[in-house]
Amino acid sequence: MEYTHPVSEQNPVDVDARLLGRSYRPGGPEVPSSVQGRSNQGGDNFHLATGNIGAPGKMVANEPKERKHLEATLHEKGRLASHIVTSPTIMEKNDSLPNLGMKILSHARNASSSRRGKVIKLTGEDTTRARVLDTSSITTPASTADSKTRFSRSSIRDNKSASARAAGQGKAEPSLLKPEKSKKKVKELITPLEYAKLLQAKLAEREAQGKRSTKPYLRGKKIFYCGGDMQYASSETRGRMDYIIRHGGTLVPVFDPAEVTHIVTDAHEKSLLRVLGLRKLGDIPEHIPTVKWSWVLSGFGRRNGVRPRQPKSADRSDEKGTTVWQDDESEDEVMDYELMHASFKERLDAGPSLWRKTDRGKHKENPLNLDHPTNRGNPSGSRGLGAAVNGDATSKLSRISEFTSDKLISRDSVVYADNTSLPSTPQIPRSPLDEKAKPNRQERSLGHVDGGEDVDSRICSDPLAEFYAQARAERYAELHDHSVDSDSDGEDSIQKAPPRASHKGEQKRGFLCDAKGAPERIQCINQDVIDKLEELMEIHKAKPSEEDHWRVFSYGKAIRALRSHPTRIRSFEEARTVRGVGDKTARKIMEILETGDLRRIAYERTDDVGAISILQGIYGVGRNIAHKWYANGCRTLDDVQARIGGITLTSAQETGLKYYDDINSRMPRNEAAEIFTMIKAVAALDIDPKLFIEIMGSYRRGKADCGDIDILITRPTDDGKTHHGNSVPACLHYLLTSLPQEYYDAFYGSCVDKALLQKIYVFRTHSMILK
DNA sequence: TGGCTGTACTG
DNA sequence: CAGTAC
DNA sequence: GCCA
Repeated sequence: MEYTHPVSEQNPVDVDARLLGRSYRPGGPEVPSSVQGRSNQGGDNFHLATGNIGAPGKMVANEPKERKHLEATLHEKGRLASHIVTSPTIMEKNDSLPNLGMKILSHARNASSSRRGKVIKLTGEDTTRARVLDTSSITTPASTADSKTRFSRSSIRDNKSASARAAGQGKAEPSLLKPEKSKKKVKELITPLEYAKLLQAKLAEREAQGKRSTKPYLRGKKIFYCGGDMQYASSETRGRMDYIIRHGGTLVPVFDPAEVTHIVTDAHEKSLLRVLGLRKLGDIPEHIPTVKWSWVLSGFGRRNGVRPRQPKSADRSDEKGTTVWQDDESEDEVMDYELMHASFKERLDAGPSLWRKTDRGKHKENPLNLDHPTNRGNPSGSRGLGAAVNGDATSKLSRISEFTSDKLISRDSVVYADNTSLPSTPQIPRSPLDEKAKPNRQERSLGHVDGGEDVDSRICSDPLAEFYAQARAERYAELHDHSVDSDSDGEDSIQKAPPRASHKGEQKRGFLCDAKGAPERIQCINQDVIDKLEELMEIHKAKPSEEDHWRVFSYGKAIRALRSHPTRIRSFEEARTVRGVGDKTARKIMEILETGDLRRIAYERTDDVGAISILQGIYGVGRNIAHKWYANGCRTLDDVQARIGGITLTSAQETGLKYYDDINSRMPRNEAAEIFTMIKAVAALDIDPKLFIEIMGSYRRGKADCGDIDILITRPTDDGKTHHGNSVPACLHYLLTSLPQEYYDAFYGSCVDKALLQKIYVFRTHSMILK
C-alpha cells in the first residue's frame, strides 16, 4: 500500500484520532471509521508499518550549513527549557507505537517575534538583540513577592492584638451585676446558664428603667457563649457575658439554632460540641458562625459606621501609621467579619451570608450589573509569577490566524488577511511576522518535510495554517458538546463563544487569538467571579494541608464549569446549578457579585503565601518542598540560589531556578511557530526528511500564546523502515542535541532521562482526552 | 464518608 | 517511597 | 470543597 501523506491537502488527517492509537496498526491499512468520519474525505491512508528507519549514519551525518544558522538563531532567540513529556495513556503501552512527543517550554519576554525568516535562511542579522538567556537566569520577582507577602496575616494580627487590648479594658469595666458581687463565695457555683439568665434578667430590668448601654454595638447579636467548661462559669466567662450584655448583645442561655446568631467560644471543638449537644461541627447550622471572643471585642471602641477592611496591599496605612479603614455601607457593621475570628477553620464560612442580608434591599440593583470591574490582566496562570505575557506581542498576533469563519475545512478556504477584513484571498500574507519581508516557508501539506530547498514556494505566515480550520472545527464541535475539558495549561480561559460572535463590525473570527483584539469580549460573562475564585484558589495552592489540596481541586473544577456557564449568574440558586459549585462556593459567588470582593481571600492570604508561591514556581518544587524550604528560611529565589538553610536542589530544580522566568511565562504564538519551524527543519535536514513532525497543543488549538510547544513526531513506514530499535530514539536524541546548548541544558539535561529514549512514547494533547 | 485522572521520573 | 509534573 |  502506498503511503499517503497524512496531511495531504485533500486529506487533513485527524491527528487526534491518530494519537488515540486506534488508527494505526502496524501493517494495517484499514482506518477505523472514527477516523474516517472525522477526516474530511474519509480515506485516510496513513498507516504505519514496522520496519527499520534509515541508517543511523544518515541521521547524524550531514551538517548542512543552514544548520548553523538554525543553531545560531535558536541560540540567539534564547528559547529554552523543557523536557520530554511522555504521555502513555492513550494506548496500551506499545513499543511499536510510532509517536514521539516532546514539549518545549519557552519564554516570551524577549520575543522579538517580528523577525522571521525562511526556515532555513535565518541570517545573523540582528545579533545585537538581547540575549535573554544570559540575563534571565535568576530574577527575583521582587515586586511580585513583595506584594504577595506583604498583604498578610499581620493585618489580621493587628486586629487581634487590638482586640486583646480591648478585652482587657472590657474586663476592667465594672460588672453589670456589681450589686450581687456580694455573693462572692457562691460565685464559683453558678453555672454559665444561670449566670446568663441572671444577666438577661438584669438587662431587662435596666432597660425598663430606661438605661441604655453606651455602645450597643452588639445589638441584635444573639450570642451563645461557651467558655472552657460549662460546669461553672469562671470569672472570665462571667466577665465576658457581662460584656456582651453591656454592649447590647443578647445572651442566649440555651442553644437554640433558631434564635442564636453567633456562637462565641474559644473552647475546643469537643467542649463546644458537648455543650451544644451536637456530634460534629457540621451539625451546627451554616448560618451560625462560630467565632472567638476576639470577634466580640472587635467592635469595641470602633467608630460607628466604619467597618474594618483588610487594607489593600501597599497603601494600607497612612503616614501616621494608623490603619486606613475604608468606609462601608451599613451603620451596624462595626465589627470584624466573622470569618476573621472563626473558632474553627472548618466553619470559616459559616455565618449570615452577606447576600442574604442584603436581600433586604440594602444593596443597589448591583447584582445584575455586568460591569463589575473586571480585574483582567494577569490570567494568574497556575504559576502566575512569571513575567506577564506582553500583550502587545499577542495583539500583533491577532491577525496571523485569521481565516474565514465559514464551515470548516477545505483548506482552500483558509485565508490570510491583514487587519482589514478579508475576503478569501489566499494571497495576502500580511502577517506582522512578515513585516521584515521574509515570507516563511510554508508547505501546504504539513507533513512534508522534504529536505529540499523548496523554500518560498508557499507564502504563509503560519506553519500551521492548515490546521486552523480543523482546530476551529474542533472548537466548534466543543461548543456543541458540553463535555468541556480544561486545558492543562490553565490557559483555557477563553470563552467558548459561538463562532458567529461578531464584534464591532470586525470580521467574525474563530479563535480566541483572533478575538484578542477585542479583549473585553473574550472574557467570560462571569469573569469577575472567576477571577476572585481563582485568586483564592491560588492562595490555597500555597497551603500545605491535604484539605487545601482538595479545595484547590474543587475550585478548579468549579471555575472551569463557570467559564462555560453561558449566562451571568444572578442568584445563589443559579450558582448552585453549576456543576462543581456547592453551597460554599455558591455563597462565595454571591458575595463577589454583591460586594465585588471575597473576604476569604484576605483571610487566607497569610504571610507565607507569597513566598511559598514563588518557591513553588520553581519547576520541580511543589507544595512540600516549598514549605520545607520556607521553614529553612527561604523566601525568595535569591534565597534559594544562596541555598539558605542548607537546602539542596535536584538537578531539575536547579534548572527550574535558572530559568524561572522562562518557564513561568508564555510566549506569543508566533514565537512558538518560529521555534517549531526551526526544529522541524532540523528534523528534516539533519535527521530524516520523512519524519512527520507537527506542532500540537495550545498552538494547534489556536491559542494566542503558548506556555510550551508540543510536538508530535512520527514517521511513515511505507518504505519499510520502522520506529523500532535505536533509530527513532536516536532521532530524538539527535534532535535534542542539535539544539543549542542552552536548550539542551534545560530541555534535555535536566528533565530527560536516557531511559526515555529507549522507548517510543506517545504524546497526547489535552484536546484529545475526551473524545 | 470516601473519592477526587493517571502515569512516570527523580532521588 | 515521597514528591513532582503533565 | 464537591459529589455520589
